[in-house]
Amino acid sequence: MGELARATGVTVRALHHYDQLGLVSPGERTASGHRRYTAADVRRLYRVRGLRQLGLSLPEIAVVLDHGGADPAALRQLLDAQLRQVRVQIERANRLEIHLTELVAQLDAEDVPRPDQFLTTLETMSMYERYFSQDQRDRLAERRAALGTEAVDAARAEMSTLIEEAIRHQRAGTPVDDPAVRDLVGRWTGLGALLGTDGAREQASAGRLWDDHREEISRRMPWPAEDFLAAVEYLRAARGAGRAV
Amino acid sequence: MGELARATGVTVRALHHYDQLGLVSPGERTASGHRRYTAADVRRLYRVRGLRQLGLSLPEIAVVLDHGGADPAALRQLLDAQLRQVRVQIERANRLEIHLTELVAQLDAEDVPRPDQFLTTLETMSMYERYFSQDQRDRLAERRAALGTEAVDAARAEMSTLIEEAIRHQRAGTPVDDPAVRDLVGRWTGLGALLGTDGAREQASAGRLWDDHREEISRRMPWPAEDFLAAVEYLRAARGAGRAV
DNA sequence: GCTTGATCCTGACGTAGCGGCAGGTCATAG
DNA sequence: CTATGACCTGCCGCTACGTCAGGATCAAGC
Repeated sequence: MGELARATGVTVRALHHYDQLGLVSPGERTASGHRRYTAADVRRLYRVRGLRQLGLSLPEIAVVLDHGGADPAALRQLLDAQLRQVRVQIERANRLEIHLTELVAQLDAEDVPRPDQFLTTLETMSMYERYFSQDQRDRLAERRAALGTEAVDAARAEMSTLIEEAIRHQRAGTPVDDPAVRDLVGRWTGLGALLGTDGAREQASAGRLWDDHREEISRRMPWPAEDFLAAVEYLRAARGAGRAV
Repeated sequence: MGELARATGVTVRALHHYDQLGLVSPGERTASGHRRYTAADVRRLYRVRGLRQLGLSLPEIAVVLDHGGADPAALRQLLDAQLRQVRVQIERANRLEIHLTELVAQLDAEDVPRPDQFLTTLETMSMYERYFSQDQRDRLAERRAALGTEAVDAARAEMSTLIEEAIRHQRAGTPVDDPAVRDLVGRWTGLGALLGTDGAREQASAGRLWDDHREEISRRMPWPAEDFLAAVEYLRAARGAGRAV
């Protein structure tokens, strides 16, 4: 038994497991109950090993070995499904790799490592991922990549000044249909168009995100939370007023 | 609570689980025992979500959240380890994808689909993978790819005629130091050199494989098993004799 | 105040593929 | 006859929850 285990690279415990499932059972037993594997059993065991390396589950393997010989189409279908699954897995793993690489780079780029800020970034990203689909996130990332780091940083800076102006106007009580505010809204939507958040679906997602989490988001901004919140509401109202006209 | 669950995309059951592990526990409870999550708890929950998406385990996340804030180096190390693990996973998945693709192609290429032969191929491959390391297999696959399909098929054909000649000589009792047999051995080692199996480690691996499984291998060949076995032993003896001289 | 439907609670079992251990039996060499 | 492997049959453990079961609580309408 240990002999078979060594020859096949399967542990004795796994052999017991396969026996229990009826996947590979010894053809006979000695009087004392010890398992005796026949040559056919050994072949079957090798097949199990081969199919396991394809990532199939033990029940799937059982089906292939017991009925697969008669049904090539089913076998092909199973392999196809497995292949699709592996490709999905590869895609996910690649995305994760990119994500991790970026995070490590960000961590290294910080002059004074602030793990807390890192965690806050993660927090925000995980919120953001709840509201934008994989597709949308892919497109947005592509867009940013196409623009390049400089352009994205510039857009970010523009967004900052824009927010600050909005805060001032909101505090001053400038009416939302004032030309200056109209101009602000124009620059705001322009930034959205640049970054690719101007689609109907992206707007809807961002709207839901804001509706559900306006306080949390505002609290994480480099401005006083209530100022930021009020400014964004002000801009949205102004955009709404602009549309209504 | 269901509210929190909906807002964060975490199930109620997961919240219970996190509470049980002490990963995210509600700051307080109502008199009746219902969980009340504070704003700090919610932030912590978002961080857990973010770290989970990096593929970290719950115990790892607990460490990061409880002590990671004070130790940026440990955090970096953890992310590095995770990144390495993901890369290994990507490599494995890619190899599996190639393997599956080849198998599906092979299945499709058969004029008469013979699932049984397919399983036998798998069997053989799983045996072969036990004796050649990942490194060796990669190098051999690279070598075959560099040679191209035609050259590999030609080598295979040459190997077939070589085996048949060896069978004839062995049956005829030609001595192993006969010039004709010397020539056979020369062509044999030449094929090995072509396919990249001429390294010391590859020879050793192949030797162990043959020693452990000569009967099984022989039985799978398109010649009578005992003829094939005898022919290979004959060639090995001839090679040994040639070396001794 | 009472009912009702939604929400919440605490256990407890199930998952995939074995790993590992405990306590006992069998086989073989000395 | 015994010492030492190799083998046997249970049974618990692992991840990160899903999925009941059975009961308590809550908010709202009557």
